[in-house]
Amino acid sequence: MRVTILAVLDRDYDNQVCSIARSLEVVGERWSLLIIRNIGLGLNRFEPLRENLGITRSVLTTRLNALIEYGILEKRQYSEKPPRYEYHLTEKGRNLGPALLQLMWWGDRYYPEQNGAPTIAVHRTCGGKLDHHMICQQCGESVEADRVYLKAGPGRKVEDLPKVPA
Amino acid sequence: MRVTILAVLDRDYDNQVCSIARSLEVVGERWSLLIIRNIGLGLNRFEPLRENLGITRSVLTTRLNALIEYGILEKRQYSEKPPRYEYHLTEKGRNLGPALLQLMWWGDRYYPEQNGAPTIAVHRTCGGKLDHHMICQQCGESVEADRVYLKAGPGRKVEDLPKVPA
DNA sequence: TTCATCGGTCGCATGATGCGACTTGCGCGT
DNA sequence: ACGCGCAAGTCGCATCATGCGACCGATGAA
Repeated sequence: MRVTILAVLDRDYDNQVCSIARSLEVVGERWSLLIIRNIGLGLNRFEPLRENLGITRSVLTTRLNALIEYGILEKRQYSEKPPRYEYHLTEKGRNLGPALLQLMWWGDRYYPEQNGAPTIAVHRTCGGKLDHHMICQQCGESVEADRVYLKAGPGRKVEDLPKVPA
Repeated sequence: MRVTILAVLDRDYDNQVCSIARSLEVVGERWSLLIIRNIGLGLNRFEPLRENLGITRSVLTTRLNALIEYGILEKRQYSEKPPRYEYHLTEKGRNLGPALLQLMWWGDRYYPEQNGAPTIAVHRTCGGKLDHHMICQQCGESVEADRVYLKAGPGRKVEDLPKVPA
């Protein structure tokens, strides 16, 4: 998996016979997973993303373009006259949800927040919360990756989330 | 969560109210997750790790020490006279298993290997394979994080794994 | 005695990131 | 018409992490 465009990465993950290596080649860059999570949470525009992450504009631009290149994000124009764009997760991007959730749960366990989990996982079809086994606490279903979405939990301030999840 | 020792990271993940950010602060460095995975697979010594990853010695040293500092790895001396060491996962490290698995499955899905999955997840107590919901295909149990271990699957060559998993 | 191995350290070059200024296109208030 | 401000970038420079490759110290084998 060598990506020629943008001349990014090219980590020697390449010679690794390992799906984790291949995944990290795509989303292992600093900021990538956080960008994906924030976009999943509804922070779909450039300036809010930049502000929330404290990332520089140039790096954010680079990361967004790379993620679009990889098919994880898509760019949508929401305004013609002043050309303005939004970024959204593709299905491939949404399917990173479970990986993000596991990382989150690990963080919650070893580096807990005082106010409770800042982000929670919700079953898209019935709205129930998911446990660590991806089982919906409401309908009991074992939830597929693309039926999960992330939502602000008790540990999060509302102003971080100007928009509802896509 | 600011780590003073080793003067590593200090990413501005700090001001993030987010468990994913806190997790990535600890394991988000380049190489970290791959090192953890390889050690979980039984590559416990310096030289095999270095060779398998194609990482430089200095960076490997830095990463290993950081991961020990974080309580994810522990260093064990297995030889006195020429002082030689092995690295092993702590419980905290083993609990990253589910996150690694989700990343792996995502990679398998979008960047598949021709020979099948190179690493598979096994239920430590009964030896059954796990599916994507962390449910053991053999005993049907919904498996806890620290009851999972990783194993070489069909897509992996044997010589990558000189030792059996801990 | 010399060689090889393991587990490192060190110095230099390169590439990614952070910092902050500048830009372009447009709407808005006066 | 003028200037202000915002969104979404671009650009240049400084710093820091990483890659590359040489070297080292302890030991055991030939």
